[in-house]
Amino acid sequence: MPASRAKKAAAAPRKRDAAVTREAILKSARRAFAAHGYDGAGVREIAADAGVTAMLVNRYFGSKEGLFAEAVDDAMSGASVIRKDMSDLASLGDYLAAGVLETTDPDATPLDGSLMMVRTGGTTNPRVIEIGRKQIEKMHLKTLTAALKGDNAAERAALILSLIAGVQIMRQMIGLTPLAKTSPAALQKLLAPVIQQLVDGK
Amino acid sequence: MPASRAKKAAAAPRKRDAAVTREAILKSARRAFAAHGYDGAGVREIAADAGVTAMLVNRYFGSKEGLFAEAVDDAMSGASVIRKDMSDLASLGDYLAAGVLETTDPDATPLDGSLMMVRTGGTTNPRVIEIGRKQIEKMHLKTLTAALKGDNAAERAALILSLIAGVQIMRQMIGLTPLAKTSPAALQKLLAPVIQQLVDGK
DNA sequence: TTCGTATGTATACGGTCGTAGACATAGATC
DNA sequence: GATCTATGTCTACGACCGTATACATACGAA
Repeated sequence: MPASRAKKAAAAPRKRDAAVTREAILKSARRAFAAHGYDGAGVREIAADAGVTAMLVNRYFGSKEGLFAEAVDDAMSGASVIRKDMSDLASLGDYLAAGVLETTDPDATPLDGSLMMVRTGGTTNPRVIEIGRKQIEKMHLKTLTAALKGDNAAERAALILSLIAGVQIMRQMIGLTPLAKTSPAALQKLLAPVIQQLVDGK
Repeated sequence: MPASRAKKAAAAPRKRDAAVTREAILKSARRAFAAHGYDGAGVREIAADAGVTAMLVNRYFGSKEGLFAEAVDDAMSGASVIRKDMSDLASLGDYLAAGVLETTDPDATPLDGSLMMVRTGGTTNPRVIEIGRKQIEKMHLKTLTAALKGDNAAERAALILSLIAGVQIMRQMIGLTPLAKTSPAALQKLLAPVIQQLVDGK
């Protein structure tokens, strides 16, 4: 058997199924963008992880920006920081605090949109930031604002999201010691009343 | 007058003063890193803004990472989110809230370290994140923790920094509508009691 | 005045990036 | 079974990145 014959052995040559391939790229993109941000994730890396060539990404999504837009939409609509019955305002602080402190290993979970949300700020490309901002406002901010009672609901909701984003950045991306080393349960006890204060509006 | 004679006209050919040049590069680096993050800022851009060649940056600072380390140190030690008499705990929430909502135009101000702090999370390079994390812990976290009374001072301080970072990201980098469009004074009224709650430790 | 050295520049190398264009082939259609 | 098209790959281009090497020159000491 001549060596030039076997392409690389191993992996089966991939079935030609557009829907399946598209979904694989999207899933790979969600993980990559969440883990490394828009600038940090390369289309070659995303494609390889999905088992395809980089050019297929562009064929399906037009460009890296197009892929990002779909990935963010997919991640945020599939599951949100805000996903329970919002009517129970009394326990919302505790619930959201628990959600923030979930480990959310980006390589394992389907990934709720919050890490993606956070990663949006990492780039400088204005169009990319715009994509992220609009999705955050449409999915998270709108839902949370609608649930809150009292004055300045939108501003309080925005502050809640800011707090969530800040904790995630400091804990998961930067690894700030008191957040990274303390148990989620202990942190939750400290974080929950702070969020609750914003929920109640003083 | 032959055209080949005048290099580019305009700018004087720069005095040869190592200290001045070094400082100019550092200042330019602070602005660039704060505005575009570590990955987003290029050494050519930083050098050009300081009026020198890219290679001078490496001559003075060894590498881009070395420059970043010095820039972060410079920005955070020069002025900090924490800069007033910390003994007045009763007004600390209001004071910090006001500080966060300062416009801090990165192209104009000497730049306190908070935007730099935030931008640190934007990269994926572990050594760069480490540089930022250590500086945050040494400058901001340590000072703030020392000022707080009661249990879990370090964790509460970390949450305060997280909230500050989150608000800055959402407001200045992402431009989340309720934060970007609302007046600083109004936001301060909402934000101050939240921070104060973490200062007081419930 | 001479000359050594600190200061700054010019050029280029190897690498990665996003993506354009030409080519290959599996699988449905007749 | 022949053919057509969607699906996927290969190669390469141009632009940027950080930085190493080689060169030019202003300044201070002799």
